[in-house]
Amino acid sequence: MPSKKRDQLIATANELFYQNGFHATGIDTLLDKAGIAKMTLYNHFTSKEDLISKGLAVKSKKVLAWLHQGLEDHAVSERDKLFTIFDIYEHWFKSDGFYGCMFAKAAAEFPDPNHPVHKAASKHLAGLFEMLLNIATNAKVNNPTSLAEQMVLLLEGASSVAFSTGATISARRAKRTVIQLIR
Amino acid sequence: MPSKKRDQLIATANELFYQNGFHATGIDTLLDKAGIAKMTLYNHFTSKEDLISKGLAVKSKKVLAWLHQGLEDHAVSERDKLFTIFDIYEHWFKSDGFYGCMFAKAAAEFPDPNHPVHKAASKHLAGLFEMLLNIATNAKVNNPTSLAEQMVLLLEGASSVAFSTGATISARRAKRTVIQLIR
DNA sequence: TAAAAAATAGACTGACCTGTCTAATTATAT
DNA sequence: ATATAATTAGACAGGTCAGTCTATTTTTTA
Repeated sequence: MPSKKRDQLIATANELFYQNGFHATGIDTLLDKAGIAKMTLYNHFTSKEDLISKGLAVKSKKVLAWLHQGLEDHAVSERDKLFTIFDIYEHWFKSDGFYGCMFAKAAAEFPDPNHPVHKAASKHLAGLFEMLLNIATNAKVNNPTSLAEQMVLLLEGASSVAFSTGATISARRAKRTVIQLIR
Repeated sequence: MPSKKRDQLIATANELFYQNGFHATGIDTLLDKAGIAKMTLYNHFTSKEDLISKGLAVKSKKVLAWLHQGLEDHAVSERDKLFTIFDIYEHWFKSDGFYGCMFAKAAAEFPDPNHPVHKAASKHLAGLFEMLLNIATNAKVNNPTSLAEQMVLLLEGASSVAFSTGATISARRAKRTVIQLIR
């Protein structure tokens, strides 16, 4: 069921959960910010965790689309996309809205691998890998699968380190790594 | 003030916070498991967050010492330490007690960079980098600083991906990356 | 053995949590 | 305009949260 209120709830939820954490953010805080009644939430979602799961699915699509568009806009070739993605990350790291990788945080707060939230987080990484594999294949590098796997590690590592330490330069270090790998 | 009860509290706290999360783990649960009275906790620590901070400092020392010992035991040369550390990580990933990097999780749940818990997490990454820089320097690689930086990204990335997706093979992918970098 | 320190159980506070219920109101259809 | 659906405010329940207080008991020290 598509719905305007539903979309607003997911948008506000994603924002607050991302910035302040899932357990640390209460339903009432979220509803206040969204200006929506509690029963409306429970008419659209079965529980807080349901809202989180559905929100992560939406966020994953948005993130991958945002990356795809950024690469289309700024990379000068298929091969250049392999490097440009780290520039996009660096720009993200330096922005106000950067609070690390939301999916890594979700998996951390819901450690049970069978939990829907944990699964949603895991699914995003699979989507990210797919995207990178596509790019690496089109770029005709030696071993596209291997490079895509390595880039997932570097992107996630850079996000984690940048958020924990504030070292936004992590993105450039990751980029340099990929350059060395391809050379 | 060193104290047996204090050590037990930190040990139990680290275990539960690591496995189940910081906000998700209540003080009472922790005290039940440790078999220690609540007032004893508040005689040794000013608050739950204080317990978390002090616990992370202890954990950081333990982790770095554990890595150091593992490398002494299994690496055949200084240079081999650069690879063996990923074998240690892989073994860790496959163990029952693996729930990702505790420090990344702490930074995630306490996003304010000025919060003592976030700082404690950040400090650990600095310690990890120091250790890697030392090894890279002794191994006489081309650019020790650069390699140590890259290894931090790879180790954190591998931890995050392994925990989120269950792909313990991430450790080997990270190892392969370092091999390619040094070659 | 006596004095001092540490740890105990457990009640208690006030706040916050998720989720439910009701009854009135608003918006959307036909 | 009328019927249907969606949304609303707000009270409410039952639980959990971190942290405090007291009075008692245990442990350590001298």
